[in-house]
Amino acid sequence: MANIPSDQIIDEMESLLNIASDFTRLKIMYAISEGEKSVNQIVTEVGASQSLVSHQLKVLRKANLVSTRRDGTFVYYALADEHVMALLNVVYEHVTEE
Amino acid sequence: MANIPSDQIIDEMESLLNIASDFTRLKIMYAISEGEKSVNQIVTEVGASQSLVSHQLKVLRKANLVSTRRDGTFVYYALADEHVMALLNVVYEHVTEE
DNA sequence: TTGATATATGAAAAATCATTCATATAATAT
DNA sequence: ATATTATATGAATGATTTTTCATATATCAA
Repeated sequence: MANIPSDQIIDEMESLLNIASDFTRLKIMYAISEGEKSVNQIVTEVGASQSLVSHQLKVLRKANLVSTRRDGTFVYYALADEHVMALLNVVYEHVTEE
Repeated sequence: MANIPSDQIIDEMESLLNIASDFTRLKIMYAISEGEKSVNQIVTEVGASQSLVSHQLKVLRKANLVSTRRDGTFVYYALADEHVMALLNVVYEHVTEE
C-alpha cells in the first residue's frame, strides 16, 4: 500500500513547487532573503525588467510566500516566513552536493 | 547586496523544482517512497494511465530522481536517494502546517 | 512462431506559463 | 494641476509541458 497524500494535499504541494520553480522568482526570493527590499532594488539585483519582477511578485504574493509593506511610493517585499528559505535550502543542497 | 546563487545554480534549482512540481510525478514519488515498485503497481496506486505514468517515470529517470531495475518483463522503480524525500517532506510540512 | 503481458515512445492535442509591450495607477513634490 | 518617480496590470506572444492515443518494443510461455 502506498501512503500517498490526498489529492488535495498533492495539489497544494504541486502549487507551491510550481511557484518556486521559476528562474526569476527564485532570484527574487534570494534577493529578499536577508530582509525586505523595494521593487526597484529587487529589479536591480535580479536583473529582470520592472514589469516581469512586478508580475512575479504578484504570483509570490498570491501564494503568500512574500509579504508587502508600502511606504510612500515605495513598496517593500519580504519573505513571508522561514518555510520559504527552508525549501530553498533543501533544493540548494540537493543541487550543490557533489 | 544580495547573496543570490549563480545563474547556473538557480537554473539547476529551477529544473529540480520543475520536475517535482507535477501532480502525477508527486504521486509516483510517494508511491515508491517505501520501496521499489513495478510500473503496473505504480499505475494502480497512482490512478493514472499506463502511458502517462511511463512518460513521467522517464522524466524522473532523466533527472536521476529514480533508479530502475528490470526483472523479466517487469521494471522496478525506486527513489534515487534520500534527498528526494527530504524535499517532499519540507513541501508537505509547508502545505499542511495550518 | 504465436500469443500474452509489461513497458516505452512518437506525435498530436490541450493546457499552462513566462515574458514583453504599452499603459495605468499611486504617491509625492513643485 | 503638472511633472516625476515607483509600482502594477491587461493583452498578446511565444514557449513549454501535460496528457491522450495509437503503436512499438521487450520478455516469457506454450
